[in-house]
Amino acid sequence: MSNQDLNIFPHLKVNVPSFLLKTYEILENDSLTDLISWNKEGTSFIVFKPSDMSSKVLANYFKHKNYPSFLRQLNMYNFRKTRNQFGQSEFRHRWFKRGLKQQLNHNLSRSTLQYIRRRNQEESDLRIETKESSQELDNYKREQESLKQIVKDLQETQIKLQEDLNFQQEQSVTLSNQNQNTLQVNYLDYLGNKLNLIVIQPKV
Amino acid sequence: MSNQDLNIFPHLKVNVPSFLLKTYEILENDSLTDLISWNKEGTSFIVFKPSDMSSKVLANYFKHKNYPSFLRQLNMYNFRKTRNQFGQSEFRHRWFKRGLKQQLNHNLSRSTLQYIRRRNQEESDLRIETKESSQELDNYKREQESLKQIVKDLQETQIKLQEDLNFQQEQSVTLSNQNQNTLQVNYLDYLGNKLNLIVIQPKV
DNA sequence: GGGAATATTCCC
DNA sequence: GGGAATATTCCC
Repeated sequence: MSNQDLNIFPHLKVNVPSFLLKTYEILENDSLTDLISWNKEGTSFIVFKPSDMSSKVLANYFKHKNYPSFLRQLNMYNFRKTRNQFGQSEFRHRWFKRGLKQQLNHNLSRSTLQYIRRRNQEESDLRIETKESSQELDNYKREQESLKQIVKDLQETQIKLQEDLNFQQEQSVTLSNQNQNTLQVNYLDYLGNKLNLIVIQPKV
Repeated sequence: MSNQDLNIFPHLKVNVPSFLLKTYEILENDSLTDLISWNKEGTSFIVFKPSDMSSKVLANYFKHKNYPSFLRQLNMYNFRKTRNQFGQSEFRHRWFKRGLKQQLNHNLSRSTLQYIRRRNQEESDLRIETKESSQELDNYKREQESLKQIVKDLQETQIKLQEDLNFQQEQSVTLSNQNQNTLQVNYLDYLGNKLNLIVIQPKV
C-alpha cells in the first residue's frame, strides 16, 4: 500500500506524513472501534485495548507491531496522552480531529505540519546558547588537530598490521591444514569492521 | 525475529547494526545461493536475481521488500558495487567477508563506537551554518574526550594485534619447520618492520 | 550514489 | 516522554 493510496488529502500539495494518514485511517475503520476510536466529541482518540493493538491494528497499518513504537510516533507529532475516568489512554492533538478529512477547504493539515516543523526548528534553535571566549575555542581546536593526526596514524598502522595478520593467517591455515594445527583469532577484523563499516574517516 | 536472535556476534558488547547482521545471515542461507551469495573467494557477494530479491529474500529479513532500499543501505555502509563479467552486480566492502563471524573475537571498547556515533551526529550538526561558538566549544570538549579515549583503545588494540602477529608468526615458523616447507617470507625482517610501525606514542 | 525526511528501535 | 541510532522512503 503506497502513501499515495492512503492520501486522504489529495487536494493538498503538502505531503501529509504517512503516520498521520494511517492513524486517521485506523480511526475510520469501523471494525476497530472496539479497540481504538474517537472519543464522543471526536476531539481525541482512545485506545481501549492496548494489548490487541499489536496484531489487530499496528501490523496491518505499519511496518511493525510494537505498541511502544506507535506511542513514540504519537509523541513525535506532539500528541498528548491523558487518562480518562476509566483509566483508558486518550490521545489528543489540537488539529487532529474527526472530520478532519472533510474540513480541508481550510488548510488544517497544512498548519499541523507547519506547527510540527516550526516546533522542530525551535528545538534546534534552543540549543544555541551564549558563547565562551574564542581563545578557549582556539586551544581546543589546535589540540583537536593533533589528536586527530594521532588517530589517523594509529589507524593506518592498524590497517597495515591487519593486512599482515591476514596474510599470516592464510599462511598458517595452509600450513595448519597440512599439519592439523589450530589457529589463533584475529583482532583487527573486528576493529576494521567497526571503524570502517560505520565510517571513521577522521575529519581533518 | 529480534535483533538478538540474529546476533552472530554474541560475545561483543557493541551492537553490530542489524542491517549487517541480516545481510550476513542472508549470505549464510544455503537456500538462497541461487539468488544471492558470496563470490568464490568470499570477498564480495553477488546478486544473481535482483528480481527475486524482493519477495524471496528481503521480505523475510527486513521490514520492506524494496530492492532499492536494500541498495540504499549497502550504500550507507559504504559497500561498493561493480559489475562482473556476466553483468551481475557484485557488492564489496573490505571488512565484510565470508567467515567474518569466526574472526570477531575481540572487544573494542564501547567508547570507540560512541565516538563514531557522536561524530556522525556532529558532522550533520556542522552543516548548520548558524551554529554558535558555545555549542562549538562544547562539541570540541566532548570530541576531545572521545579522541583521547579512542587513541587509548587503538593503542591497546595495537598491542594485542602485535602479540597475535607474533604468535601467529611463531606458529608459522613451527609449522613450517615441521613441514619442511619453504616460506615466501622472511619473518624476522617482517617482525622488524612491524615493530617500527607500532612505535607511535602519542602524548595523551 | 547519496541527501534528507520520515519511521522504527533502543535506551535513559 | 523524548534523544539518538538505525532503517526505510523519497527524491535529485
